[in-house]
Amino acid sequence: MGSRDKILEQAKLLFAEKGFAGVSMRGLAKAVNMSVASLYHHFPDKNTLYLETMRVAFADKEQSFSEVWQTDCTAQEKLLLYIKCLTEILVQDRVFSRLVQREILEADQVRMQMLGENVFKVQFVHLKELVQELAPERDAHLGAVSVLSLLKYHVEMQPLLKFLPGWKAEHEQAEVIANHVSSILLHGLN
Amino acid sequence: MGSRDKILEQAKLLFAEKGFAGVSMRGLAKAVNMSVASLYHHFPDKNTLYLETMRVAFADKEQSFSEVWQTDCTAQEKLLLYIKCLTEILVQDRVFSRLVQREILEADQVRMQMLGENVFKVQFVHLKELVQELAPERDAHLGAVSVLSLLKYHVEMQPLLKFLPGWKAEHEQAEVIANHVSSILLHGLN
DNA sequence: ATATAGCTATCGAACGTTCGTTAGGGTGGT
DNA sequence: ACCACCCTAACGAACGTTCGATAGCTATAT
Repeated sequence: MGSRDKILEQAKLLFAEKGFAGVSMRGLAKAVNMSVASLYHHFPDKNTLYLETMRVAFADKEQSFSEVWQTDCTAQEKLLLYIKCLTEILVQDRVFSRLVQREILEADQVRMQMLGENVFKVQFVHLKELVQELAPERDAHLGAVSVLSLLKYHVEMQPLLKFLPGWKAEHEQAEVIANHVSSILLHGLN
Repeated sequence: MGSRDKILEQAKLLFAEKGFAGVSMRGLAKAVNMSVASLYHHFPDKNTLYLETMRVAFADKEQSFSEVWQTDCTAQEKLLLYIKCLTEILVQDRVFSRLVQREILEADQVRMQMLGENVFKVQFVHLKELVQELAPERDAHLGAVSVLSLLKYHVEMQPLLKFLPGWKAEHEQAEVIANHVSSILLHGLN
């Protein structure tokens, strides 16, 4: 793996952990065993490095879902498949999960638009079509957001949930979460 | 309003917007029209100021929900009431909403424990009892998280949702969100 | 009544450190 | 000879924090 890739890999880790302002070029340099000046050989400045880190991180995931949407099955089966797929990605790759979380919190208008168009748009449109088919009388937009909400939050809240009464280790397993969310979405709480 | 309160008020705004590392004591001093040294007269250091800011911000909200739990009505009515109440708070007070979002992302173990025990615990236990009553066969813990997920995420995702196809202004209204989430939780998508 | 002492709130200036960034010089392969 | 790559050393700016001084406000002593 080339130096550039090594830098991007560590940058992804650090930015996910501490955010843009919390990461210093010196800290990153130490993490990849290079001098600061070498970082600037590969990237013109910190901001560009950050954007490139995000671009690569999101591009990595871009195609994980295409097979889900291409599967030939009923809308309901497809929804359950998507839930399972996204849950697994979020639970397994916590660095990516935190990057998304951070970007939604901190991104400016331009980056948010990039995030929307390049990362979420395709999935979101597919999800809306699914909701439309499953529940024609419902607002598809709100429905699609609800699906994402349930998945993303069950994972993101985990650091906090540990300190709430009744927490069990199984609540962090992808399959448990996926099954629960699927059930809620199909039948509601009752 | 005393200087101390003015500092805490601005600190809340800035920390919500930029996070701990993104806020400088000089920037805060300028925002409250004081010298940096004056900040240090009221708070021993930046970290203490941050913790105190959080403590006050959360204490402000602590009792907004007590009346919901004390209302005398069926479990289902109480759930709908709670959904309406929390949605309104999240939509109306975006600064607070961002503070929670940030804290869940960035807090260390100690702060997370504080957040869990002093802020979420009471609500969470009530919510679990509600789920227990409404859906005895369901895992109450997962059920309670799902309620929080839907509410919090519909609000937090708004900056991103603007850039996704099919967005409408009404999707940001507290009542629309509350009704949608209530419906999903009671009946599922179908 | 007035002088003295102490306390609180504020300030400008400076401390040492870390920040992002750059200049300039050294390698090794082509 | 050139170019991609890496280094040490340094720049000015911004950072968190501290120092010593100055006002204003009691409260007590004379």
